[in-house]
Amino acid sequence: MDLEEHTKIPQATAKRLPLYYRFLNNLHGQGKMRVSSKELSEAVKVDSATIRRDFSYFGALGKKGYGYNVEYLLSFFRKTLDQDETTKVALIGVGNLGTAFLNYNFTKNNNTKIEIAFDASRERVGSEVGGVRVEHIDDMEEKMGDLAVAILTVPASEAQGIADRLVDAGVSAILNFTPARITVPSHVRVHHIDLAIELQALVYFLKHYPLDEEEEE
Amino acid sequence: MDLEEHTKIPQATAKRLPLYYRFLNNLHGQGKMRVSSKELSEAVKVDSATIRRDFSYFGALGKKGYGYNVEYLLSFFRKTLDQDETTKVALIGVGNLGTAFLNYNFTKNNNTKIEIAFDASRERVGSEVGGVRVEHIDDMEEKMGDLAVAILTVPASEAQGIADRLVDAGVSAILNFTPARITVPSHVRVHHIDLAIELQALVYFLKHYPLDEEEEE
DNA sequence: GGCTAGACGTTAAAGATTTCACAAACTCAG
DNA sequence: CTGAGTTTGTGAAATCTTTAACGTCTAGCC
Repeated sequence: MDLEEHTKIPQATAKRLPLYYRFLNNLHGQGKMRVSSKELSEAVKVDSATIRRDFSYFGALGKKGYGYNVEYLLSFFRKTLDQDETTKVALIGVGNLGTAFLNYNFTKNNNTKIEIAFDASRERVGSEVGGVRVEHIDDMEEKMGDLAVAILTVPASEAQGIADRLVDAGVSAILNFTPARITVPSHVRVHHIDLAIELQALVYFLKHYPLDEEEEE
Repeated sequence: MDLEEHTKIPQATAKRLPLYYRFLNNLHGQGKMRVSSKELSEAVKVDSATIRRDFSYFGALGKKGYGYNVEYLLSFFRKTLDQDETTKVALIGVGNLGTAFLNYNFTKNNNTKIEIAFDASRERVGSEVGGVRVEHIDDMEEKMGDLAVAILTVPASEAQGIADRLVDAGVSAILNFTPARITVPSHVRVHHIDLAIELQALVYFLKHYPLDEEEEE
C-alpha cells in the first residue's frame, strides 16, 4: 500500500475527496469531457483555489489553459478512494435513522455497502430492510464476521455498551450517530455526527453570525 | 443584541457550545456541583486546554484551584445559546430520515422545536408524526408562517427546487441532508450534512491514516 | 495562618487550512 | 505559426485553530 503518499494529505482535503468524486461522477454521466476548478467550485461550493490546492497534493492532474479531464480525474480518484474494493459495513439499531441508512443506496457511486443490520427488537429480526437482513443484537458477535466499520444508530443509553462489544468484535471504525461521546481504545476511529448539535449550531450561527443583509422584504 | 461580543468567537468554538451545554446539563442532572476542564475533557473528548480557551472567550467563568461551578456555567450558556427562546423549525420531507428527526425529542435539552412538516405524499398528509402535523408540500408557502429554519430531508432531485421555495418563503437557514449542494442567496445560511460522504470519509481515514497499532489479536 | 496541590486564564508557539496572486504553460482561432 | 485568452500549480501571506506551558490564584488541610 502506498501509505507514504497519502499520509501527507491534509485531513481537510481528505474529507472533501468523496465530494469531488461524486460530482465528477455526475459530470461524467452528463457526458462532460473537461472541467475547470472554477466550474467545479460552483458545483461543490468550495473555493476554486482550494480545489486546485487539494488536487495538487496528488500531483499535476490538470493542464494549464485547459482544466481537468473528467475521465482521467475520475479514474484517478477511483483508485485513490479505493472505489474498486467495496468496504462492508454493519449497522446497529434499525430505528428510523437506521432504516434511512438501509434504504439509502450507498453502493451506487460509493464504495461502501451495509452487509448486515442488528436490532434489539425481536419483531424486526428476520426481516429485510432495504435489502439487508436484520439479526438480533444478541447474535452480533457471532454473525458479524470480520466487518471493519459499523454505523451506530441505537438509543444513546445503549451506545457505550454496544461500542464496547463492537470493539471486542474487531471493528476498527465507528460512525456514531448517538449523542453519547463513546470511549474506545486508541486504535479505533470514531466519527461523531450529532444531529441535535448540528441543528443547534446552525441556529447559533444564524443568530450571532449575521450574513449579508437581505436586500429587501 | 450584544452581537459585538459574540462575533469575536471563533467558529470552531461556537460549534462546540451545544456540546458543552448538553454535558453540563447531564452533570447538573446528576447533582454535580463543580467540574474541572479535565473532567469535562474526558466526557466530551475535547482537549482540556481547548475547553479552557473556549470558555475564556466569554470571560472568566471559572475559579483557579476549583474549576467551574456547574450551575453557574449552565445558566451562563443557557443565556448565550438563547435556550430560553425556542426556535421554531420546519421539516421538509417525511421519509425515514425526516421521521427520525420528528421522533427525536429536540425540545428536551434543546432550544429548537419542529413545528410543522411537509411531504409530497398525500398519504402522509394530515397525519401526525412524533407529535408534528404533516402538511402537503403544495401548501408550504401558505402554512409555513414565519419560521426561519428548515430541515431538508427530501430526495436529492427535489432539493434545489424546494430550497428556492424556502428562500422565497423567508427562511434564513437550511440544514441540508440531501447530497445536492444547493445554491441560495448570500443572506441564507446552509449547512450540509452528507451521510454518504461522512461514511466514505471515515473509510478513507481508516485506510490511509493509521491510528495506533492494535496491541494484539 | 501558612502551605500544598490543583486548576484556571493566557501568552506564545506550533500547526493546519484557506486564500491571494501570478508566472508558466497550454489551447484555440485565425 | 502566432498571439490572445485561459487555467493550472504553487510560493507566500493571511487566517484560523489547537496545544503547550506556566504564572497566578484558590481551596482546603494542618
